[in-house]
Amino acid sequence: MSEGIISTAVTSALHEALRKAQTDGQLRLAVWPSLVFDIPKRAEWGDLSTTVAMGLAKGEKRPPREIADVIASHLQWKTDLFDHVDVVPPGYINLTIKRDQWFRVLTEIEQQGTAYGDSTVRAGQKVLIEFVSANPTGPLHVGHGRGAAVGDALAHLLTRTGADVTREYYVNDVGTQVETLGKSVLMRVPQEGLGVELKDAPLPEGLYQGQYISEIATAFVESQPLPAMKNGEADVAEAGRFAKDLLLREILADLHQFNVRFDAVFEEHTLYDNGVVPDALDALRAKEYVYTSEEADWLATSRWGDDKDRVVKRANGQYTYFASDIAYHVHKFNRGFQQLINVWGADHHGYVPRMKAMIHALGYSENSFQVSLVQLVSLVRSGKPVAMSTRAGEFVTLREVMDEVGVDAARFFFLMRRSDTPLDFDLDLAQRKSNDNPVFYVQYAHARITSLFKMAQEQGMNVPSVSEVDLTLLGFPEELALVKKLAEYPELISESARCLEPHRVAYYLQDLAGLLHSYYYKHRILQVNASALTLARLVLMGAVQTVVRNGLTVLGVSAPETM
RNA sequence: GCGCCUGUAGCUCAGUAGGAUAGAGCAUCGGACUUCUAAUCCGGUUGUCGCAGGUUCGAUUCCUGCCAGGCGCGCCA
Repeated sequence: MSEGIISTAVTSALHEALRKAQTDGQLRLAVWPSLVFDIPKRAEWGDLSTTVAMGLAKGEKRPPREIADVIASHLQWKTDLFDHVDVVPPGYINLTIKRDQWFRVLTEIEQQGTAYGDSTVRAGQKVLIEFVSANPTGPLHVGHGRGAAVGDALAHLLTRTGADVTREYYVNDVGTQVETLGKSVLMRVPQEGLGVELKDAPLPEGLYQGQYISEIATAFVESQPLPAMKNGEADVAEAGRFAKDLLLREILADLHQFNVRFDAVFEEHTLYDNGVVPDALDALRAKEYVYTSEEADWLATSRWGDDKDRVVKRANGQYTYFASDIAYHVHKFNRGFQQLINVWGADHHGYVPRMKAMIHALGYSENSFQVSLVQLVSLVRSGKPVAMSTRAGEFVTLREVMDEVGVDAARFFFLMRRSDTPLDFDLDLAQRKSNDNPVFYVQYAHARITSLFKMAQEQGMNVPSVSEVDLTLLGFPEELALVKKLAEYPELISESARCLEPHRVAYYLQDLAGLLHSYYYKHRILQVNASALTLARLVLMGAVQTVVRNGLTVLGVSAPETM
């Protein structure tokens, strides 16, 4: 786990203290405890707090208070790092860090810049993040948008922890959906003799109803000579392929506008073109994980906790969707990826057990495969829910939301909540230019600092480097609070990445922006007669700006210079 | 019926590899603009952490049961 400069120093001090206590025979430490710190809830409990003593009490067979005293006695003399060390019942060790130690963070940020917050936990690891993967049978809706924002943010997060990340979009272009798409398009072809002349009449049950189908139909006939369309079967396939390609292009264009770029688009049909599906199943059959029963082939997923075994090849000889998934994931591993992350709509959670079982069957460890489930998005306008009905083909598309509220607001709102809980997306709030709009509030912090720098420049001051200023001048509690918040950032990133929870970054940024606005209002930064103080404050502002920008970048939200 | 997720302030939600007196925003009420962006800030008010047991020195966090809501349970994709 990556840690900030302060936590690293404190951890090693604690480690040292424990070792000393052990060599002195004060603690036996049969099992070495994990050295974790919390940021205490109350200021009087210090900057960092640890409960190691309480955890050790059982093994040492001594009261936690005594153990804490022992540890504290070995920490006490590190006066360069600690201002003071307190032991509080029942056995907390509360550490107060020397003020000047905190300010080292500013040097750190200045040196690392856009890399501040990066770590090496996943260095050398090849990670594949598969997300969106919407079937190309219509435009993306807001739910897909949330998946796109989450997947992309996860990709950023893992990149920050050193991973070599590939973003991939999987296209289900085998099976009935593309066929249905083809049929739907043909029904809307505006030519007599081929389509129904009832242009706007509802299509038969099960076909795609949206207006976009008619548009595709028009494009389809224009794309090829009429006489070529003769026999039904071939036309359906042709129309389906045409529509799929067109819709996929539009989907990727929407995502492009949404600032999501995929490194690869993987089409299901290539698995069949290259025989990957039968190969994968044969390999599993060789391990006796695939068997035949009632004329169908099954994967024995129940061996690894699934409710029942799953059909991979139906009695009629057709492969199931699950068979494609098996082959696809074999293919992912064969391409050298060590960690596979799939971002799915939460309605697919029922597939997770069979997928995990499949990973086992393939011989990979369970934690090499993770699924991030993304819950539904409900749009709210003027306090009332916006009606959405997929059945009638009326749903709010990602494009509509993007056009209405902008890419930044959309992305931030999608990432504002834990992704596995439903999201109420307030369209009014997202457009508001005031402090109750979180994305605005955070971006404004960034723009405000830029504006400040501009003003400083007009007064003949450039933002100095840390080495040129006297940081001891930053004596206000608000200044220390900002620095402490900045120090949290590296751990925030590594923890968000470990838990696959980008929303933590959104919360952090709101906190940081709050501290900034509050400070800005309370203390004038550009002092007239105290240029040394002003310079020190400019350094602090520069650091805040760097971290705000880094955090927004993780979320895929821009950091504007002016607003 | 079985499985997964959720239940925290009036509303929207954080917080859980067990830790101290449970937090934020919104709403509401009351304040602050000769000012580097008031596009902002400051202050007041708000809780049986769904309910009931259990494990523990300590539970919002872990376990069990119940209640409520959402989703999922095909040789569909």
